[in-house]
Amino acid sequence: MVMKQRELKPETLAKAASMLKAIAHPVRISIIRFLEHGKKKTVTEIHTNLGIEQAMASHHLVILKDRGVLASKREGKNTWYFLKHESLSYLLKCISDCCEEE
Amino acid sequence: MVMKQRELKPETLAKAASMLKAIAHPVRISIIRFLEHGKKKTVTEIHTNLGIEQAMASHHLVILKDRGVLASKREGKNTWYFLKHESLSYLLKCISDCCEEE
DNA sequence: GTCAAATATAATAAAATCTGTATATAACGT
DNA sequence: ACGTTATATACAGATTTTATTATATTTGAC
Repeated sequence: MVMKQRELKPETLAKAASMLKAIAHPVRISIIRFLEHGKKKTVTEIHTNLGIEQAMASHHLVILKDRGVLASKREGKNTWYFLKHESLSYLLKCISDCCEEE
Repeated sequence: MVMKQRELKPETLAKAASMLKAIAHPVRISIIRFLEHGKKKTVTEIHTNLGIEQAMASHHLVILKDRGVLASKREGKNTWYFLKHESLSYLLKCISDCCEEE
């Protein structure tokens, strides 16, 4: 018995594309890697560590949050950002493996 | 002993981003899913099955091939396209899981 | 060579993204 | 209220994507 692949609904497809598009940027990949393994970081920690402007960091973080990649929690003056799905680590590993093998 | 995360070289980062960007499109995700499990399909099969114009299909296929997602092989009048890395199936599964759980 | 089928390319305009700079808002301590 | 720190937003020009349509190329059959 052959299993027919389950079709993705157009909305799921669009959501997946939009999420992938959010991830598909060098700086944002770096941000995600910086947050792997459940780490929570502030905007300042992120922009300092990755060597990008504060406004840039904030901007990219908003994109990642809007598309459902990150979540955040405000605490006083700080906003802590973290991965919403730890499985994204796996996704990045998969892509970098694909890249390296050529 | 804590393992420090290996940094990605800027070029690898750029390559990964560009590959992800290629994947991050509803039609192109559909194409990749259509080619999962080692299937090889012609442009006609792809554009017919997915219900898109021939030129569109060809266009998207070129993008996916240029960025290293697909490979192709010409045989007579037909060009057969197929996944270059079967592990991309896993990547798509990961993303759609992330999408559905909200 | 001519025709038809299969695929690829070109040209265009509209839409979305990116980067950098400037500015605004929020929260805290005094 | 004022100053400072942390974060978020707005704006604008440059670049990149996207969808559409039309056209070109390649290959095989005759």
